[in-house]
Order: sequence, then C-alpha cells, then structure tokens
Amino acid sequence: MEDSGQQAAETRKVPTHEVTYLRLRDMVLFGVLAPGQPVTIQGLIRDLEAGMTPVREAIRRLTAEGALVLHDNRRVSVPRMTPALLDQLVHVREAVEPKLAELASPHVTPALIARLEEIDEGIEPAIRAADVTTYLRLNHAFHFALYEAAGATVLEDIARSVWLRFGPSLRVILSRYIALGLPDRHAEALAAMKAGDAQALTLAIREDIAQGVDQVRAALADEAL
Amino acid sequence: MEDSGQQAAETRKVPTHEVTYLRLRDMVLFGVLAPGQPVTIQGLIRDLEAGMTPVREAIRRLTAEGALVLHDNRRVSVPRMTPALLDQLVHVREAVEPKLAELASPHVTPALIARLEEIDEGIEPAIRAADVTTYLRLNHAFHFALYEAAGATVLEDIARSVWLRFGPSLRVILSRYIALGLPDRHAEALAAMKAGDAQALTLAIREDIAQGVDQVRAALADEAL
DNA sequence: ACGCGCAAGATTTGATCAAATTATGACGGC
DNA sequence: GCCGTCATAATTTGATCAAATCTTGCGCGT
Repeated sequence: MEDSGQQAAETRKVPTHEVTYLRLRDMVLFGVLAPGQPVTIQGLIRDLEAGMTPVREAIRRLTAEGALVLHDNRRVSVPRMTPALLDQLVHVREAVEPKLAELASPHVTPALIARLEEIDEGIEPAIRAADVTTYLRLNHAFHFALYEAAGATVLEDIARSVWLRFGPSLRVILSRYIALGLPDRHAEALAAMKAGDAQALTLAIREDIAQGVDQVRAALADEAL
Repeated sequence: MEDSGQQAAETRKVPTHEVTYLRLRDMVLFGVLAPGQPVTIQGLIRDLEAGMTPVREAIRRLTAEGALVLHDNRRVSVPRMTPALLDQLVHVREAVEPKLAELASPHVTPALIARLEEIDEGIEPAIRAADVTTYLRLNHAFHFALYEAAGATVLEDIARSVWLRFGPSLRVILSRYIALGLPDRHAEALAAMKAGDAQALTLAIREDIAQGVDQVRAALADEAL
C-alpha cells in the first residue's frame, strides 16, 4: 500500500533543531526581531524553550543564510539594511524570482491557482486592518507557493535567503506606511496563470518586486534601518 | 611592542567551529568528498579530530549553503550534480559573477593585480602536472580575490554557495580531462583590469564561466555525477 | 571635596565536551 | 518473508570552561 508510511510520517519525530530553526527563521522573516537587535543563545533557550544545541544550530544555519550576522565579539544580531545591501538584493531578486515564476509556469495547476487565490483573498483585509504580521505571512506564502512549483531548489534557496534579509526592514517600514493603497500585483499574476501566459506571469512578478523595493528604498532615504 | 598579545590571539582567537567549518568546506570545495558520498558526524569527529558540537555546526552551515544535503534518514551526504541543477547554477553564476566583476572593477588596485598574477602563474604548471587540487585551489583563489574587492557580501555569499555546489563534480571531471588545453581567460581578465576596462573584465568573467560550465555539461551527458 | 579614569571582580554569554536518550538500519532466527 | 534484537549514528541535555561585558570602587589630580 502506498500510504502505509503516511501515518509513520505523521508520527515521525521532527528533530527539535529543525523546529527551532523554523521558529527562529519566522521571527526574522516576519519582523519579530528588529534590525540591529541582538540575538543571544541564552535568550533563545528561554524564549523558545529549547536546548542549547538546537538553538546553536538554528543560529548557525540562519547566519549562513544571511538572516543573522556574527560579530567579532562572537555576538549575533539582526543585520541592518543599507543602500549598498539593498542594491545587491534588488539585483538578485530581479535575476532569480522572475526566473522562478517562469519555471513554475508550466507546472501551475488549477489546484495551485485555487490555493493562491485563497491566500490572496486574505491580503486585502489584512492591509485594511493594518495587520502587518498577517500581511507579511500571506505575501510570503503567495510568492513561495508559486516558487515551489518551479521545483528549482537552488533558486528557491537564494530567494528564501533574500527574503530573510528583507524581513526585518520590511516589517519596520510597513508598520509605518501600511495605510498606503498598494495596487495588488497578485491579481495580475493570477490572471496570467489562468491564461497559461508564462511571459505575463514573469512580468507580474517583476513588477511586484519593483514595487516592494521602491518602498524600502524610499523609507531608507528617510531613516536608518 | 604593541602586538605583544597577538600570538596568543592567533591561536585562541578563532573558534574551533569556525576552523572545522573551513576545513570541511574546503573538503567539499576541492573535491576531497565525492558526489554522493555520505558524511557522518562520527566520521568527521575522527577525521578532523574535533568535538561533536563544532562538527554539527559545520554541517548545519554547509547544509544551509547547499554544499551538503540532509536526507529524511537524518543522514548527510554530498549532493550529486543533475542537468536541472546545472541549469540553475549557470543562471545564477551568469547573474552574479559578472556583476561582482563589474562592482570590483573600480576597486582594483595594482596590489590586487599583482596578487592575481601571482595566483595565475601557478595555474598553468598545475595543469601540466595534472595537479587537480592545486588547480582548483588557485582557480578559486583567483576568482574570489577579485570578487572580494567588490565589497558586495550578498553577491559574494551567493557566489560561494554556487561554487560549493560545483566543487565535487568539477573535481571528478577535471580528474578525467585535465589534459585538455584550456585557453586561459584569466589573462584576458588581467588585461582588462590593467586597462581599467570594467566592461571587458565583466566579459572575461562571463566567458570563463561559460567555458567551465560547458565542461561540466559535456561530462554530465556521459555519466552520472 | 569632587570628578575622572582605570583596574579588579562579578555577571552574562559563548564554546566545548561528555554522557544519556532515541532513532535507524542490518542481521539473524523463526 | 516477517519480526525481534543489536549495533551504529544522530539527537539532546547538562556541566564546565573561557571570553567578553558590566560594575564597582579605589586612587589620583585638580
């Protein structure tokens, strides 16, 4: 039977270090940790109620992904955004994410479209309610549900890394300017998927990136992040 | 006088987990570990004569960088190259490394050129001697000495990750075909640097990438890596 | 007497190791 | 072929040590 192993997978023990990694990763990704904020092993042991080894490993992984930085002091903190960093991130996003959209396009199924629409439906209410966390989670979910369909692990890894580096700053910015009416590029992306138009999908993602980046750039001109 | 404490700092300052990481990283990068080869914590504790914690952390970091893969079994191994993977790596290399060369160009100093020439001088003898390890080390050193001059940490991180994913396969391929006379693109790159021509430098790097990739692609058509 | 700076101790945090626990895969008996 | 047992390896905890930061207070000069 092909699903004999399924309940085993359900019961399978996910290692603590994996869970700890995911929890810490989401804290960075969705702005629970502010730019520049120090991250201590001892603090995470308390906050996440985990052992020392899982916490250390989670920090190492996230450091390798650029989500955290090690100082000479051996201390760890959330990196701040700078104009030079932003330029690099823009370049990478423009190179990788439209490509992911393009690669995903042939694998878009009606089921995926349905799932993306479901995610997208939650976004506008979140904006109106000024619920930044929900907005960030759904926006992230929308993009990566699509990107995962590409089945391109390398590009996906890079995209995840870049989003991790954006997370903290984005949170700060949106907390200030969430009231702004952002025209939703997701609708364009969904329309392109329904039409099976890979080129239009790629373009929609490209515009979505440009829009997000412009916000960060504008905010960065005003204040340090 | 002022650096009386430096020798103590030399030995003590760098944490074991950092050293362990660098050693394991080089083993992947320069093909000491073959594609598909299993990597065990216990084995590394013996081979690298390190404790468990440093080894675990090194593995986690390298896994995050794509240099190693975790299986459902909790086992770790060196990933194999596939055509789909290669396509992604090519796309990223072409997007990132010429950009690094372009950004580095304004910061190229005579001292850097001298260092690059010194590195490059060792390459041809290594090829003639069929010394694959030295060739790989010098080729890597040449590229990253240049890329570091760009001062673009994000792009550099990505480039390092991509090279890590190439390492094991490249070693296998070069062990077979090192006799081939490769026209050296490094000379072109050096000439462009001396002329201060950023565009020519970018082009030289682009061609160097294309050349390396073609080799891998050809080998991949013949056998599994 | 007041304030400044430096140095010794206390405290916090990170690094490393060793031992106990748990999971996985293999071997052998049934 | 299936199930239990055993060996190997990964996971996790706790203890211990080292490094860095913070605090305290003392001495010195003004």
